[in-house]
Amino acid sequence: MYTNLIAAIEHFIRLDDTEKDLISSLAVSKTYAKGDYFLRTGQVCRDVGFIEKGLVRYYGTKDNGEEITLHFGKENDFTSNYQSFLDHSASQRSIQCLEATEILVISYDNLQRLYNEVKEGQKFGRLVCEYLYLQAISQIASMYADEPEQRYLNFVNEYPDLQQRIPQYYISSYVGVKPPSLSRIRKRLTL
Amino acid sequence: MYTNLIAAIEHFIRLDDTEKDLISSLAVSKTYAKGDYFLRTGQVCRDVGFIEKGLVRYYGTKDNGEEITLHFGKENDFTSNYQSFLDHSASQRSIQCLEATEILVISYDNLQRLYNEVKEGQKFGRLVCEYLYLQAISQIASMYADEPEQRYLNFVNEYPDLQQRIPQYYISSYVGVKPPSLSRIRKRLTL
DNA sequence: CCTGTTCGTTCACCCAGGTTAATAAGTTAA
DNA sequence: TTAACTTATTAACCTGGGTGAACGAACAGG
Repeated sequence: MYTNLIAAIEHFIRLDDTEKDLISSLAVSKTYAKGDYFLRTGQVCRDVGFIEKGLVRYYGTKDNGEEITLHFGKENDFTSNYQSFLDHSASQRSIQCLEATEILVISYDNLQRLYNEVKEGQKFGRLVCEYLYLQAISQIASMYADEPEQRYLNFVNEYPDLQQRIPQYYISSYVGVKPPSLSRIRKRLTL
Repeated sequence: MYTNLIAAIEHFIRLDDTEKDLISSLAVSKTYAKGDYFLRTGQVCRDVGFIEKGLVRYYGTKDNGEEITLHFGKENDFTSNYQSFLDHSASQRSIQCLEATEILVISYDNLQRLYNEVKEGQKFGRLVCEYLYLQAISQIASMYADEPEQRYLNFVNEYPDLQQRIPQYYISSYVGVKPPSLSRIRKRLTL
């Protein structure tokens, strides 16, 4: 029984015991080493992952080869490329493990079973989408309104422990600046 | 019969004639003068609008009073503050008409009727949310990856006619720069 | 213990956008 | 027509991030 996964879903909808058993049967636990990929650019994203332990980064690559970290996923987060997952298109994003990571993998077909066989399954799908959308909207507002310094503070606030766990240049990419600039920002903040 | 609205919904789901009649009965046409507000900061967004004619801008206001245009809505676009609409929270965004505008207004309760009384109504709700989400994701990627110059070109490409219809400073705000900077960008591009 | 690698910081220089203000063109109102 | 207002452009100066390179600390492997 994957209790953390169940709890995460119950954050959106109610589940009875039968449904909890069903959901546990739909997920498969997989282990990834540091540096392994949950999803690579060009692949079709055929699963949604629930991170039991560890850390991933979700990133895209610019034409010039520069990698842009758009998101981090940590314990009890879901991770996937929703676009590729929905329409079976080739993913333009990669999801890489930054630590030894354990992920509960739910295939597209099994997620459809969850949607259809759990009473509030369809509602779960809608609520997750709404949640992702509102999160995206908030990220857009931050890109428009916040200076890099504020965006760094937002990051520290949103991911308090990640600062210790990942290289600085992933943070600078997420904040939207280059490493030397993040250094300057951090220096300004400590003075 | 609001045929443009029907056509827009049929972009997502199939409708039979009874459902088309129902939907037309759920919408109310309202007329707005240039400068009028469809939604003001602080209000709860209780409607979703379908723009039959005219143009709106969707914007937020920074702490320092600066307005940031996050989106434009034109003919055959839906407009709303989804967050405020969903959870009945006070809107942090405003939606203002930039021209004389006709909007088909659908109330929250009537949208629930559409969801529940149209066969694929729930699916429509989910598909619209997915559409909005993917659109938001693409805007985020552009903020990270594109220089202002490219973002201006994206704007021109996305809204070919709007350049003539709205003041430059709304465009510069949408692009994420100040008016003098957009002037410089435009000058660079014509040379 | 040494060596190579990785990673964060720092320096010097450059450049694009911000800021402020002046100007000019276009628009509206009287 | 004139006056007042709005809007886009331009200029001068400032600032913060980008770039390329050097340095040093931490760490891993031999």
